[in-house]
Amino acid sequence: MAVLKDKKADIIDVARVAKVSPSTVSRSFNHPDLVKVATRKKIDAAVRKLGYIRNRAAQTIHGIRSGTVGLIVPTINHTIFGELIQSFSEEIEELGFTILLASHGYSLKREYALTRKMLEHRVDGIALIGMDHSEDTYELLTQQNTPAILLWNYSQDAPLPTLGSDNYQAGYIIGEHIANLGHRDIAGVFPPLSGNDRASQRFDGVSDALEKHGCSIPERWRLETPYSVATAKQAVEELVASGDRPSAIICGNDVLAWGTLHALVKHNVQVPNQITVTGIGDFSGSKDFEPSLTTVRIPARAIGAKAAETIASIITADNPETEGALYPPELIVRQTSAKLGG
Amino acid sequence: MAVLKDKKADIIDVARVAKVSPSTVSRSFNHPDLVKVATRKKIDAAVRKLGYIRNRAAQTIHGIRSGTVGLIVPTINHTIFGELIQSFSEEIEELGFTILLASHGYSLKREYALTRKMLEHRVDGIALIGMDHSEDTYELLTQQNTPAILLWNYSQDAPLPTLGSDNYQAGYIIGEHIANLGHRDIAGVFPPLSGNDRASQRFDGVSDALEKHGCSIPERWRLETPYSVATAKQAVEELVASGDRPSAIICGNDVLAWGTLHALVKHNVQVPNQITVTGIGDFSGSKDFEPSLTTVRIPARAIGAKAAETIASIITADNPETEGALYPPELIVRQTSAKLGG
DNA sequence: AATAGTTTTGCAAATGTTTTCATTTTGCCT
DNA sequence: AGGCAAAATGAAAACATTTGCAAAACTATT
Repeated sequence: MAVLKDKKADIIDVARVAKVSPSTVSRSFNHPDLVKVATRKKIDAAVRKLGYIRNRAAQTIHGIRSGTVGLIVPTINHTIFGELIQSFSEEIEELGFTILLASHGYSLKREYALTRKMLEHRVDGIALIGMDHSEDTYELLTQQNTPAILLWNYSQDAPLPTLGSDNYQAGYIIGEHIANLGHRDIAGVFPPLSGNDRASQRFDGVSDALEKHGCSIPERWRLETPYSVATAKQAVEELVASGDRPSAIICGNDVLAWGTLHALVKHNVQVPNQITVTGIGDFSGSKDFEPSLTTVRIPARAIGAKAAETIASIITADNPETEGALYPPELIVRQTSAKLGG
Repeated sequence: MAVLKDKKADIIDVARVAKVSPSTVSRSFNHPDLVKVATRKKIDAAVRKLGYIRNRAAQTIHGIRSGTVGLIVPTINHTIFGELIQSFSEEIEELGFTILLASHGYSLKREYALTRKMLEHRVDGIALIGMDHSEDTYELLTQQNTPAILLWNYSQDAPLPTLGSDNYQAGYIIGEHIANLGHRDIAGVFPPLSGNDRASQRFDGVSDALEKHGCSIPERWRLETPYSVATAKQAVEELVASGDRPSAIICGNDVLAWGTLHALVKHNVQVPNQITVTGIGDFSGSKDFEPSLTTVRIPARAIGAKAAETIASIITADNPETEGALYPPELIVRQTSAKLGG
């Protein structure tokens, strides 16, 4: 019915129909208390009649906030960031913003390009994952002085506020746990370490903890696999088939641990009796795996929610919450780990 | 260094520094072939010097496309839509757009509000999940005649182009498979059906297929659980503990199937010897589950990529690809299903 | 009924671009 | 060197809003 003219209604059309000036219409939206209620009624009627929808682009060029926050992640898929994105999204939505989302597939160069693109869209703030970013990206952010935060990884001396866990410590904790259980023949299943500070810090943590106990992950037992159940499973199957078996397998995250567990089930290796397995992350599902997975909890939901709060605060508050936040990793001992020979 | 003035550089500043008119600067961006290469060099230098970043908001009010596409999903989390979002994002990015993402948590009312919000941002197009949307939402979309598509579910006679699978058929296929294997005592584990057309269509498909073979899922074996491994596991544990056991459990999606499998492992129920289990979706990980999961493949990645292509085409092409696309579900028989008594 | 104060409204300028049209500059040919 | 077409540039209007300021319309007070 209202498809007569292709052009969308603007504030001037509304003004005409409501028989007031455009300024009044604008005010009725932005400072409703400044306009008489009768007038407001007329305006609302006109808005409904015309199907008028406010144009944030036009507002934005007045220096008014765009109401968008950029979220740039390495990958959306695969539970790692799923929970984080979800909770960040829910909370930021609550606070009146909308997410502009993009993924760069672990390419810092693409991350830079995406950041630029977001700035073109005049996002009010930007959240990035991890602390490893190209110099250009940092420069861009500071030069445009766009509110920005770094997620997933906490560090006191990062150039931007960081909200997240301590991945080194997460690794350390699990390494210690394994060593304390008496294991000395230890394999590692990790994603590619380069360009992924989370993973490499975890690995370093594990290594250091093991070293303290006088052992390490030998080269032949360092399995590097992409982030997927399938690849981890295959890698571990090969390991098991080789006959040269460790007594424990430390995985860089829970998904890799799931793959590892499936491989062991398939080859009738008892967990934890014959081999102990651990993950990192405590993804949804790990608790209910059978046997349930020993892992280190990284509270993704809490981080996401707090992150949203923080960036919103930096954007809107006079006295912004510019401090990061540390969510300490927590060892969750479940069924997949046991004393050596236990 | 360049943090002297807080105000961001605009095209006029660039023009001043480059000693040309603003029009030329604009042209240099949008129609570079129309400006002399020497001039362009000057402009580029000025841009770099000032750290100028184009302002899409200002472009957008000229009727120029915003370069954003709205994607509104029920939930981001939990693999279901993860793969879809990922592939949609990758492809739409490739095509020069950025995603505005929001999730409504299965509330059609929130979906409407989010749609409105996206329109305020003047997205060039919108993608929604499923075909069940509030009348208001449909009206809004047509009235603003915003390019829009419906994902995940295919139907010829939907009010908008649909890209997706046939969820009814997916259910039917799996129902038939189970019936053909001779099972008659069948339980179902499904997410809440209301407000979720994908799930209810699957359930209907299953029911119809079973009915054709003269059986059905009795009321007491209809387990309704939220979308999570934990809840599915618990529901199935209770079922198993009751002693009144079916010979097959049909799950509404793979995640619920994973939960089901864990429950059965825990209680030493042999799969598929004692109980057959099936999922729907073929999520990443199902193939490598041990035992590997019989399921129905819904090609999420393909749907996401094609969806991006389609919406981009509707937005930009003179002769847009306004047809939907059906990705037929495909039965994937793996290890968790077997002949009754086999 | 006049005044002062307050509330409500409108005018016009401003925001950062793009684009049409007109003008200037350049290059080429004789 | 002069003329002409083509190429490059600039001026100004347009886009959809917001907002400071001033005018107009009420209210309350005497």
